[in-house]
Amino acid sequence: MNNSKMMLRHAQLPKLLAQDPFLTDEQLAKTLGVSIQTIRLDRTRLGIPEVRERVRLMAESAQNKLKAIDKKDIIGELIDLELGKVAVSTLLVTQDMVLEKAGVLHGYFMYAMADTLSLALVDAEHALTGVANVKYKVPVRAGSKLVARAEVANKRGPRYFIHVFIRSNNVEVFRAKFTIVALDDQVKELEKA
Amino acid sequence: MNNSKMMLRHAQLPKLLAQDPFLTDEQLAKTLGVSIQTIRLDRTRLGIPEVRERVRLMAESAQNKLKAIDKKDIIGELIDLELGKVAVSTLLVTQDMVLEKAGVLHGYFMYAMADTLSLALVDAEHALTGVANVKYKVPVRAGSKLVARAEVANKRGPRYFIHVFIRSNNVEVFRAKFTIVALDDQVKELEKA
DNA sequence: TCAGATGTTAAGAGCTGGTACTAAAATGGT
DNA sequence: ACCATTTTAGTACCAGCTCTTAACATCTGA
Repeated sequence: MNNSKMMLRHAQLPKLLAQDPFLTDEQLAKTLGVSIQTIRLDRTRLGIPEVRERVRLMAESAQNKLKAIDKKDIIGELIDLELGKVAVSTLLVTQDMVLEKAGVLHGYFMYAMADTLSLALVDAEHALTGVANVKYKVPVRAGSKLVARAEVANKRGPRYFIHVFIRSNNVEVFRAKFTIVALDDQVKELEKA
Repeated sequence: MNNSKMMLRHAQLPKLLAQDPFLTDEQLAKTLGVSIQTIRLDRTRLGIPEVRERVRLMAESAQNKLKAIDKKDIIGELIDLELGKVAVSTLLVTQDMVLEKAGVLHGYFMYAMADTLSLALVDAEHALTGVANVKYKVPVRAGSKLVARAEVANKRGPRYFIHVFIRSNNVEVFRAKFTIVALDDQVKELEKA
């Protein structure tokens, strides 16, 4: 018995928990047809934490992830920034960013990466995206490491014209032009307009 | 004592938990200088669930949120869809979608709404965004209800030219043109290209 | 001023979902 | 047939609760 049954369980357990991380040892024991103690042994052998720990970790990471996506900053990691001139960020494409059907990175992640990088580039308290021109050149798959480079091409008054290029393995996969409007103290005017 | 102290606590408790939802009754009791029992009473009075429940809810909603953002579907709610012709979706702008500084909806939410709606519109197994032209017309604040309408303007071979308009209170706040490429069975060809 | 309402704290039993440990059975390979 | 591994059972213990009962403390209105 040592091999087949146990190895099967050790393959199934992670799958079950991937489907539903909220399963208790008791529920797992029932569905796998073994005792609770066996499940506990399996968990320690596989380094899988208890339910409450799993849920806590999900809640924590989710909190961070959502913050990263929603709230303020850069999608990706800001590597270099010269305000008003050039900015560089990177992003590792994970499984949960790709379209289920095609296995290809969802376009708006690249858009968001480029958009937030452009906003970071603008040397102003507040800034908003005005216009964007986007071209997707090559589909990107999970595991790719993207490098985005944004440059201020021109500036007229509060308007910044920014070019962004995203590369994967030195191949250009995306390019965009943004017009970003800086709102220093004229915030209210422009927002009303 | 019934008013001032209790009301103060009842104001502070939710704030503390908003800052850190992982606090136990014991920790709350210490920081508020009352007994654990008082905290428990306060929680029931305010309808606040216990730590483990709070964490579980966070983990669940986060799972859903991330699914909604990451995975497949529409950003917003799909209201109407005539494949290859026209599609309509709505999105309620919540606090956690706005830029912290300006209180204005982050541009890429509208982009993502428009992009995913366009993809839904295309009558094909697989589809990818090729080109996008985007214009942000009016800043949007939390609480607004957005309505996006996407129309196929033209179609040449596998290429769909789609116009998207987003309105808030019947005011156009965003417009975009997308070129979506449908990948029926030529998926591999195009991805290699 | 004092009875009754409201708020606070304490104590005890019970629950869930575990950990950690020990020891007895079941099973498998050789 | 034997021995190592695996499985199961049982016990003691823990955190972080719920629910109930009860003793006080404090405030408020008549």
